[in-house]
Amino acid sequence: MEMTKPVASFDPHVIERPLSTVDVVIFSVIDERLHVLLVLRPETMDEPFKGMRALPGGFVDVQKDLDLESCARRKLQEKTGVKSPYLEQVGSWGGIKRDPRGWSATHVYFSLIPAPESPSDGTPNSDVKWFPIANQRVGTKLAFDHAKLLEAAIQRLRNKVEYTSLPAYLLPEEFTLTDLQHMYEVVLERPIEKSAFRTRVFAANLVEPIDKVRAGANRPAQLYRLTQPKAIVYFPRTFSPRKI
Amino acid sequence: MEMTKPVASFDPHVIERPLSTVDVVIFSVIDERLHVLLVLRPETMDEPFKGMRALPGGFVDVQKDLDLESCARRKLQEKTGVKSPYLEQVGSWGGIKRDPRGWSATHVYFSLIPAPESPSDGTPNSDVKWFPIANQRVGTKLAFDHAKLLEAAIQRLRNKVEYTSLPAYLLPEEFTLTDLQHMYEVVLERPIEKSAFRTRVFAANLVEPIDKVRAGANRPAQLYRLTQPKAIVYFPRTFSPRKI
DNA sequence: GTAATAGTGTCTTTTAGACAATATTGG
DNA sequence: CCAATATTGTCTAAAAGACACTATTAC
Repeated sequence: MEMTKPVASFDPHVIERPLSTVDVVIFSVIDERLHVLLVLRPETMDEPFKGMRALPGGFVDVQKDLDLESCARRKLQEKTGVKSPYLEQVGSWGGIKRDPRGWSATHVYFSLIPAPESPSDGTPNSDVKWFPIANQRVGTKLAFDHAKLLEAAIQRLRNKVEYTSLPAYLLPEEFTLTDLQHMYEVVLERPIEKSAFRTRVFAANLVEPIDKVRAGANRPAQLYRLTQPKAIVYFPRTFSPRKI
Repeated sequence: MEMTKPVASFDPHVIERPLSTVDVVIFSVIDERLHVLLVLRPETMDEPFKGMRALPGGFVDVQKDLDLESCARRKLQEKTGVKSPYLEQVGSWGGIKRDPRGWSATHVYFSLIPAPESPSDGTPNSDVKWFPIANQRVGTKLAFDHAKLLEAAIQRLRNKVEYTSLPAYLLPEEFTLTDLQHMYEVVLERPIEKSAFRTRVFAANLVEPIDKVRAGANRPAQLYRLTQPKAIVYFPRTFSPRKI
């Protein structure tokens, strides 16, 4: 009865188990635009959505993965090499119709990472590739219900950026206030008032100045780092009270 | 190989599937206190955590449940009889250690319902029972990792109550503004200033007066209902900017 | 009348929005 | 000096906090 898999041997009413997957929406800001990392579905015969673009992800491996988050971290590391990015769960989606192979549930995470060194990671048709996001969507058709999952992740990101310090995770450790403001503007797709932005950032004690400046053909900019790199900061108001 | 369950027959690499469950955190405000509905784990031999209290939930039924949310609604209806409550996903938790029967993932929802007619639903030792919440916890030990799940749901509720109209779903369709304010105060465990509260509620066009008042040994109170019962309203600020 | 709760008004404080003014570098 | 960007300041407006005041009913 159980050879390699004692799957259903514990429960008396041997119930059928849904498929369990994890998908990761990896965001980065490249060239003034929000981008998401997509992979190619394998061309193998028995794989659904052959050759289409999809979110990085796959089945939970009950041998390798201690829990869902480490499963997400594993997939993220495999695709980007980034060691400790910002990672947050968006939610889970499950149902009979989302995967032709049967009832499946996916656990969706989103991650923010600084812009990668090589803009498009080498060859344009490689396995993983950055795609720009234009009004809540990406320019390619996605496998499964991944368009819906992506949209939910974008929504979550936009909402949360209004009142948190999340965009700081889109930057390297050291950044100027203008850099930071720029991340907010790119994600929110709207300009933010400089003076109010700075007041707010300082009031929240979000950043602390370091002993460096960034030079240019102008007045050098003070460099900052996060006061508490691990803790995400919540602002008491959104950036645009009037519009909500 | 597959008798009643063609579980692993689709995937070529016959991977072991985690258990998939749904748990629902059902909140209501009873006697000025936030309560959560808990059930008794069955006393059957092969069930873990026999006779302990737990969140209502159980395995996803791939025959009955079209998707995760309808699975949650089914479990909610079974325990409360409430037809269309407020229901929102909190997140999912999965790992090797949370269920003695093996790698499992649970999808957690939380729900808000008006106070039930009978305060404790009949006999005090019945299958389902309301438990008061005192500082982020309930007074009983819970099965599995349900204490953690409950805490996350409470946290989510409290956070969201700061800037949304969620507490309206803890009331019947018709309510006074004092009723509504009271729901906020109970969930947040802190008094709210009456004048500011009213200004805010009206500014958001959250409620509309109906042609009824509630009489008492005092000036009668205007009754209201939600302007858009389906849509949850986001306030531009939290209730207590200074404290965050 | 009194008790009790409903509802309004007034003043202060905080912080965003708008926008101007000043600061500091490279060339 | 000028161009370019960094940084600060000033004024206004919106909305919450605090608290007092008025309103309307049952008794």
